[in-house]
Amino acid sequence: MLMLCITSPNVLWLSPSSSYHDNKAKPLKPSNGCIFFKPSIPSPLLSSNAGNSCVNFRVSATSLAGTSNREIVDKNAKIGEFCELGNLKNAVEMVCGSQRSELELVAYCSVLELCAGTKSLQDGKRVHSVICDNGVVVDGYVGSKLVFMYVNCGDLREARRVFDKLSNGKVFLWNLMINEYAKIRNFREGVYLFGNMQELGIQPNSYTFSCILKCFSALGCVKEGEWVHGYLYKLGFSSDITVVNSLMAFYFKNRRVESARKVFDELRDRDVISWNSMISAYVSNGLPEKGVEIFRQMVSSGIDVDLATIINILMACSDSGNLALGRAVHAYAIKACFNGDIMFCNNVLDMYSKCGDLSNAIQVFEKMGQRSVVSWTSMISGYVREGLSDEAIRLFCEMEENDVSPDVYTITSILHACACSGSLKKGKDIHKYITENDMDSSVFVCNSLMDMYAKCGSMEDAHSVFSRMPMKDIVSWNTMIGGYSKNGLPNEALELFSEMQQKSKPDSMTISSVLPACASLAALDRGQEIHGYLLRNGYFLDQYVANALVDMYVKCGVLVLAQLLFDMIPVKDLISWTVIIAGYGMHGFGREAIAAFNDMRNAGIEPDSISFISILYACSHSGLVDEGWRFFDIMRSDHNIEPKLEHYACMVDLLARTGNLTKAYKFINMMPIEPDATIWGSLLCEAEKWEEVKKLRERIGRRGLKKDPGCSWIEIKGKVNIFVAGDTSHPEAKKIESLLKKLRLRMKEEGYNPKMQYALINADVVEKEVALCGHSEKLAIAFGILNLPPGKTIRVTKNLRVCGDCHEMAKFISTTSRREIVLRDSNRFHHMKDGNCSCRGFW
DNA sequence: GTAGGGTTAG
Repeated sequence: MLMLCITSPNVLWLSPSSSYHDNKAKPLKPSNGCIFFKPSIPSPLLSSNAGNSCVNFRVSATSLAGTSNREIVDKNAKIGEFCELGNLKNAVEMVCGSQRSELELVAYCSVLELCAGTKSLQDGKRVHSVICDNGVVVDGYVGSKLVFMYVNCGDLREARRVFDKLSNGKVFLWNLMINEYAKIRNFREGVYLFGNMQELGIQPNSYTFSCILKCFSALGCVKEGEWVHGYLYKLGFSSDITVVNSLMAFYFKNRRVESARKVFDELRDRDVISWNSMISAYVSNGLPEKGVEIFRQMVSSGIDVDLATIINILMACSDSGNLALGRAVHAYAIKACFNGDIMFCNNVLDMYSKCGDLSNAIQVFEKMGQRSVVSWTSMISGYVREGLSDEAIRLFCEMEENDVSPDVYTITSILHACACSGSLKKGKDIHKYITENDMDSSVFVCNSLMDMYAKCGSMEDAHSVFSRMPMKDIVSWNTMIGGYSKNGLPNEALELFSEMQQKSKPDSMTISSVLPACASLAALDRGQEIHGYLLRNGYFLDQYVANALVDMYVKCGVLVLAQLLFDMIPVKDLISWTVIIAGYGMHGFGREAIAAFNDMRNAGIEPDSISFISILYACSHSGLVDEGWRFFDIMRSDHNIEPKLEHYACMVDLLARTGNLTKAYKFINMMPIEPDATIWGSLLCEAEKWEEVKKLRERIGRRGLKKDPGCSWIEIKGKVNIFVAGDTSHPEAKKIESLLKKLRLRMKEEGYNPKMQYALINADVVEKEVALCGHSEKLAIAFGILNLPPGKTIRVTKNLRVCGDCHEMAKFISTTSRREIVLRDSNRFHHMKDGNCSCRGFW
């Protein structure tokens, strides 16, 4: 018979999800909210109290019948000795080979502790089963050790099973469990356990606060975290440094930098972790300069910096491009002997590469004793950032040769390199690698793959990745929509945008990706719909969206609205200005374009190569020869921008339009770069001096031009109707043809002769007239007349430049049908009204 | 016996 000294009241804690083995017990709930447990049958074993286990041992060791006390002491002492020496095997064997009556609780506990220390799950399980077989009650001391063993050996499920059966109020075990759930990122379970603790009235300690703040932080539960903040202050933990450090971490991880700062300022005795946390708070929230400020304060306060400080401050240098400080920190860290640490080296390497000092990055990389996948990835990203994609790809191959396996980050970096250099073949190799290594389940990887395919111009491949993705995020949709827009597939972009709206909420990035599709189709109705959507969602404040919106209205022919919206952009950047300058140019307002260009410079914005294309283009479309030359000259002299093919093309355009064909030809021949088809095209298509053109054609000889088939489209009630030159398959083809014939007849009656030179070469007069009638822009205009209500503006877009005959006919139609016609061709806008066109012949 | 800050990316 066991005699037990019961030193605590016959009351036990009931753990929350417990199905206690004595189901005869009834829980009682007192006013303080704690559940007490009172067993209906007093059992000595059941009521053994964890806190008094030493008493139990003494009693049991002296009261066992029929066994020599000395022998028992020896066995238990022997097990203790084995454990002290770390001889787990012998200790376990002895436990397993002993009689129930021979073992004291302390013996089980020592072995369990050793199992935990050596992470020997199998042995731990053996001891657990001996404990059960011997009928030892798993509670109190033994229970704690069992849970601890299972947690340490990584068997959380079994740990929880034991934990749930315990009747313990030990805060230590609760902390252990909550933290373990946090480690496996099951934060909800951690929060659940914390809730149970609260219900049971178990008072948290500093560890509990650290653990629960970690859970709330990861779950983004700001309010709950703030509640914990109040609670821990109430319990007097406001000067507990580990708790306050955890609180700071909670705040800055949830982007509450100012709250973190407040806590930091209130903390009197800060340790190195508090300082590091504050630096990290600023760096991770996009305020690296403030991080540097804290670092300076830290150094002047005489606090010893550690490796984490160095790493934090290196990140601050990377983010703020502070190379000077980065170098100084590097030098200091070498003296302080941190340079043997791989994480330090990776950070230094990353700092140099992000600060644009690639040669120092390479030096660090080459001198590193040990390189991890992070080192390689960092170096590869460094090359990509500097535009050295081939070097990046070379390094990637070298990495593989060194048997370092790329991870998800390496893959995204190298795909970015392929995207930047348009290396479709290498990109496909990487795709193969991804598939073979089961990395295609990562959304990041798939998004990078789609981006690579989109940038390499293969939207079919991008779509094939997209369609197979089990989970798509907003970036996946945006990448595809943007890819279609940029690859000249605006219809596909709009279609996918519609599909997306049913499945996911578009963000500002989506909007700035889809607006160019509307712009390129001149799909005003769709564009306006999207305008409404972005206003409702407050996306106009996004610079990209605002710029894209202005561009959309410019390209849909509504310059007035574009101008109005442009004025509403609070901070206009280079893109905003370039868009409006090009807009004025397209619509034939050369003087306004020049004024905008000057305004931009007065606003302190430095023009770039693209904004010069816009202004030269504007000059050429308004016939402003002198101004054009002036801009062409200052581009080089004042702004140090070397003219590219596009700038030359604008100048050739300008000269040709204003009749200076010979000058244009001479200009082309003096170009320091090889002229391409667009340059010759500018010369040939614009000048109506056909004899000269014929001569030029002969002189140019084989440097011929390719011509895309002409097509025009018109949007009616949100649907884009496309017409191809000479196409008679349209359902309304007959109606269109008869309308055009009638119009042609009236034009002839009024003394107008069709411009035969625009028709196909080598055709006779009648054929030429028929061919002219079939031009796509005429078909689209006629379709507009037939389908739009009277008086409504007809907006037609053409992929090539408008033909002269169509231009004349459109002007004629604007009078006879009393409608405004806005015709956008590949080059500019023609606003036709009452027989006149805004282009005034410059097109 | 448990806890607090740190690298690469679309």
